[in-house]
Formats: sequence, C-alpha cells, structure tokens
Amino acid sequence: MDTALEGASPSWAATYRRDCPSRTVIEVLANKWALYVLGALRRYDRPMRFNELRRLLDGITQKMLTQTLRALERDGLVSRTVYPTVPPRVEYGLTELGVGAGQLTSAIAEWSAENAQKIATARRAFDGRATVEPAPLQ
Amino acid sequence: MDTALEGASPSWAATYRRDCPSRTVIEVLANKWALYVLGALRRYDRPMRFNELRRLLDGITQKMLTQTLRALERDGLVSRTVYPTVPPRVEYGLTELGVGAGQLTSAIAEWSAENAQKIATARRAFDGRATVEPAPLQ
DNA sequence: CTGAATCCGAGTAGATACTG
DNA sequence: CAGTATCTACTCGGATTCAG
Repeated sequence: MDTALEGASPSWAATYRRDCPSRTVIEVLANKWALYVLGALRRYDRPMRFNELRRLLDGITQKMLTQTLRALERDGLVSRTVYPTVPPRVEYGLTELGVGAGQLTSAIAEWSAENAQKIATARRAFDGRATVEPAPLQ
Repeated sequence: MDTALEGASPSWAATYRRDCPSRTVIEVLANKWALYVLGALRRYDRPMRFNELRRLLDGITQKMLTQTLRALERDGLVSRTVYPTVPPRVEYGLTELGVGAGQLTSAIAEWSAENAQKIATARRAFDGRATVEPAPLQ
C-alpha cells in the first residue's frame, strides 16, 4: 500500500486538487461549445467570421457563441480582429496557444466520430439492461 | 473562394451538425468531471474504488461522481465491478474504449497544467484592458 | 462503503428585441 | 454583420438524508 510513500502522490495528482491552476483552464475547455469552436478553427486552419462560425456550429445561439469566444479570447487562445468596414467584419483566429489547444480538442472530435457507433451500441446495451427489471412507466 | 465547391464541406464538418452522432459522445466528454475521471483512471492505470476516486478528485460530490461514472459506464468507457463483500467494494476501470478516451483527456489535463501560467497571464491582461475604462467598482 | 433520493439555489441557455 | 440587453425556463450541481 505504499505506506512509506503515503504522503507522496504522483506529481500530476495535483491536477485534481481544487486549487490547482490547471483546473481553471480545464473548466474552460471542458465545454461543448469551446471544444467545437477551437476544433473548427483548427481544422479550417484560418480565421473565421462570427456568422460563419455560427452557421457551422449548428444549434449554437448568438449568445453562446459570443460568450464562448470571449472566454477563449480572455484565455489567449483566440484572437479577435476587427476590420473597421461597414458592415463590420470581425475575424476570430487561433493564437499560437490556441493551436495547441485546438489540436487536442479536434482530436476529441475525431475520436468521437470514429467511435460513435461503438458507443451507441454500448448505450443501447446498457439501457436495455437497465430497463429489464423496472416498470415501463415514464 | 471555392465557388465551384460551395456545397461541398469537408467531411468532418458533419461533426458540427446538430444531428451528428459524434455530438452525443462529445457532450459526455466535454464535462469537467468526466475529463477528470477518465484522466485519473488512465494515469493511475488501474481500477479504482469509489471513495478513492472521490478523495482524489477534490471537490466532487458523491452525486456527481456517481452520475459521471454512470454516464461513462453507459457509454462503454468505464467498467464497474462489484465485489460482494461486506462492506461492499466496487471498482471502476477503463475499458479498451475508455483507454483511448483517457489518453485524450489526460492530454488535455497535461496541456492545461503546462500552460496554466501563460493563460493566467493572458487573463490578467484581458481583465486589465477590460477594466481600464469602466468604474473601478466591484 | 457505495450508493439512491430529495430539496433547493445559482447559474446557464434559449428566445426575443434592439443597436452601431 | 456583429454584437448587447433582457427575460424567463430550466437544468445542473451542491448539501443533506437515508438505505443496502
């Protein structure tokens, strides 16, 4: 039981402590829309306009897109460039830091797409088992 | 402008459509606690007990841990083994599928830890800019 | 020890309307 | 086009209690 090392956790165990700074980062990334935005910018590999992102990310509302982009901009992952034309034109691109994050998030998107079938099967099996016994109500 | 291919999106663009099956997967993974659980199981590389996970993941409540583990079990990422002892003992481990997911999520945790400093700096800069103009209240 | 069940407040997301 | 500003509905997550 590692009694001699009881107090010595692996160095990365600190990630899971409440006050670990990395947690604040993860909490920004662990978000559906943040994953999509970073992934899309990474995969298209070019700055994108607000409404372009909005059309691409089916189902996102203007509010959530704004909010997500602000959070990513605040974290230095996304850059926002305003072209003072009329009508206004705003482009969002990945910073150097954002490219790194985008690689991770697009990897998750790819993995999800590749394994969606298996997971759907697992879900059906699980739900089937779960509903054998209980009443069919609700 | 690729006018000839205007209707032809990259194949992965489907990931961002509302009805894409991969979205349901991403929505499970794009969650702070799911990331932590998968990452922890992956990094420790062995099955872990409920309360062991609970102690490790500082701040998680029993409810959220249960809920997260159920969702991951349902998706076939985590296996649940009950040892009919008294008191009961339940171990959670990664399935083959879960190992793949765990690699991605622990990569995010590592990246976050490595870049937390830079991001904290970016946040201070952003917040500084934002509060230059407005009243210093609150 | 490993949960399930309940209650409840805070925050989030959606819809809508308006602006530069 | 690219937002801001509300308003509401609702879900999520935390705390607590109870059970096998």
